[in-house]
Amino acid sequence: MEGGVVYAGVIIDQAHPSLDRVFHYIIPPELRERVQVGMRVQVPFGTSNRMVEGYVVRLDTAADVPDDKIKAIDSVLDDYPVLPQSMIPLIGWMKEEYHCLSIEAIRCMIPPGLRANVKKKAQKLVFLNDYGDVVEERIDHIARKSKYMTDVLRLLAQQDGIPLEEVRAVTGAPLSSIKSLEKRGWIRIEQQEVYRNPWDYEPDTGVQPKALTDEQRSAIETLEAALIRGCGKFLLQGVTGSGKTEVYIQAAQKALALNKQVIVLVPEISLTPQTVERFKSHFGQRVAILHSGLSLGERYDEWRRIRNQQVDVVVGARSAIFAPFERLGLIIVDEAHEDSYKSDMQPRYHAVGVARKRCELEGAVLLLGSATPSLTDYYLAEKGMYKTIKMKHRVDHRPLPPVEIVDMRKEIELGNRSILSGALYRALADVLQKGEQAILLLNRRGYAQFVSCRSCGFVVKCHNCDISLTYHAYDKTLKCHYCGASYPYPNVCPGCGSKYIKHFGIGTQRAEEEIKKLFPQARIIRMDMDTTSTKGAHQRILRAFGEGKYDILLGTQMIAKGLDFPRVTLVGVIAADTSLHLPDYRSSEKAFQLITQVAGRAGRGPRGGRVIIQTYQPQHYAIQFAARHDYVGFYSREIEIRRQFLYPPFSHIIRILMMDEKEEDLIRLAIDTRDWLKQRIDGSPVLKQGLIDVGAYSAPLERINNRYRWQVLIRIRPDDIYKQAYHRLMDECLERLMGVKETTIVDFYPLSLL
DNA sequence: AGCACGCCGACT
DNA sequence: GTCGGCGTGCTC
Repeated sequence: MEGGVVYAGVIIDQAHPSLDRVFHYIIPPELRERVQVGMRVQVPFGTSNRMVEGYVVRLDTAADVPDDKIKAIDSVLDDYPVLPQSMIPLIGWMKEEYHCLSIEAIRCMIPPGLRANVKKKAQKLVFLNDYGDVVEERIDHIARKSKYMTDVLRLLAQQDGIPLEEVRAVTGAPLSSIKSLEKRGWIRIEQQEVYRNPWDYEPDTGVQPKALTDEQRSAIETLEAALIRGCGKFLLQGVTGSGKTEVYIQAAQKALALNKQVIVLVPEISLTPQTVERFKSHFGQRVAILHSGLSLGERYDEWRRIRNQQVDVVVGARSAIFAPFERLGLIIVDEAHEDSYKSDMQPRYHAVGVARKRCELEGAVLLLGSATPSLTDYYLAEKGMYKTIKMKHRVDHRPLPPVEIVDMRKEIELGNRSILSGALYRALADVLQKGEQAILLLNRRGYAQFVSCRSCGFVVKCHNCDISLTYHAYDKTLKCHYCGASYPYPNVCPGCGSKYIKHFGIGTQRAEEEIKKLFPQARIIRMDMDTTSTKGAHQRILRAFGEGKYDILLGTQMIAKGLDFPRVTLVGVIAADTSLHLPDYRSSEKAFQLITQVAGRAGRGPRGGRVIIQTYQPQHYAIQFAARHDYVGFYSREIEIRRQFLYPPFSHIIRILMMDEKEEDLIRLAIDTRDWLKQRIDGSPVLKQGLIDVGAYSAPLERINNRYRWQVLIRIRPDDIYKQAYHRLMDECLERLMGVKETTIVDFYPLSLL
């Protein structure tokens, strides 16, 4: 530590707006050598000097408050900084960008296990000190006196070196018995740092380097040059099947060769097992996998391996962006357009935004990969914020599959009331006959089965949420999609008493039944919320399908992502337009992405493939461009619409979502807030200049879990000056709303306005 | 978020 | 005259 530095600036580990600032503490002389920025400390806080945890974010030679107010750090909690130096500036940036508290940003960066006192899984292992007959003698010696001690010895005689907790759990022995054995010198309890290994690393199988396409080679060269320079932001737009994963892996290898570290973000580990698998087999022990299935302890172990710089590659979902690397060289975001990179909890950060900032701060290269980049990212690339790398061809020169659009209105005219059009039926029959495989996508969103009365048109809705209930065939119940409530199937219409009440629409279950009826010989596996609720179900289903145990994979959007099954020659989209109707400015973009992505699952093997899209709006541009695999065409059309109606990226939306059980109160509050905002905006030239419009509306999903939902939407011009000004306004606005019973969520980058 | 201080009602 | 309600305000 520098001479003269005696003050530490500390962020207190208590999430409250009024504590969201740096508190200065004196570093007592005996700690001067130890305290470093990024460390966790224990400090006295408040009038009663109760001990709280805090994080040292700066070291100073002077403090901004009089010395007599300043207390001393009590103790240092770790022997190394839990936050790398390089990530300290990220705290302030997140606070500003996502309007969160500093401590909330810090909590993103450390594993929950650290705070929750899931102390270092410095596991306590119990060992025998002597073996063989001696143990038997001792057991005999105490057998009559102490049942517990005998049991413990017997257990250890069978297997030595068992975790203390396990010994206690198995034998039921109290700690005192075990301690007593230790006192007698018969056993010993050792602290051992055990890394639980959540992924049992298979040895590096030495995957033979594949022959690269010209496009891949040139992409890797570009990236390598950037890695050497230590900066650069790239948008890798590669059609489905162009071999983006290979580029990721090779680029990562280049980074490693430069002694730099790599973060790889994937949308959802369980949905992209194949990508993860490839990283694992390439980087073996040097890779850490972070996924939601890890226990608190396992997560902590992996974090510690990373923090100790024992790994060089981290593959994980959103939160892996905070991996505590010190030599970060490259961040890869796979399927960068996915919404799952946006956190739905406080702080509502976007992992791609954080990635961009980390790269700037730490001299790393950013690589966003997607076949269908988000409109905003592509727009930024056009403006020069990203360098675009295009990969237009599939590996092995396989063509993109031809896409056929089927007009379902005509099918109905022809008297076909089945969920399969004639074309899709014939194609499926063909696939089955040839022994190939098919993927069928049923976009369930907004299309789940609802129950309605044929006499009066009454639709059965959830009592809590005002949302149509979904029929579940397997237990004959009605369930609410949003709050999970379950209702019995009504025999008569609650509205008019008629018994002509029935479920309509198609869920995956009904679709499965119907297809089974049409193709009794087909082996169908379903993948949706119901069949993937258990742990590891995703992988089981995908592996079984990949091994050819099934002919047809039928599922919801979760099957659209990076799957690579060479034997799939047919992809069918049963209802392409269901998401087009959602009252959201991004519904076209989402529909285009979904169709393009799922279409890309076809024809990845030598047998080629085809895609059939069923729709009620065959003329819709999102569907038309998706059918032609024409991203740029779609982009040009959609970006003009955004420009015309001033939607992002031509505006910045701030969403204030309010929820309350009492509707009148809520409406009053929303309108009151809007009026207050209007008044404040009128009084300030900057705010006024930046404003596009502000309004209070009932949210499209009007009620969830018995709480009504209203939102105040502010649209402003997308310049930083205005953004900053409006952030300050939101500070005030939130302060004003404090203490009001209603729940309010402020989102500065809402991806959806539902 | 906690915790103390502080100023009003029903109890020993 | 004291115990205790939770409103207000501060925390290096």
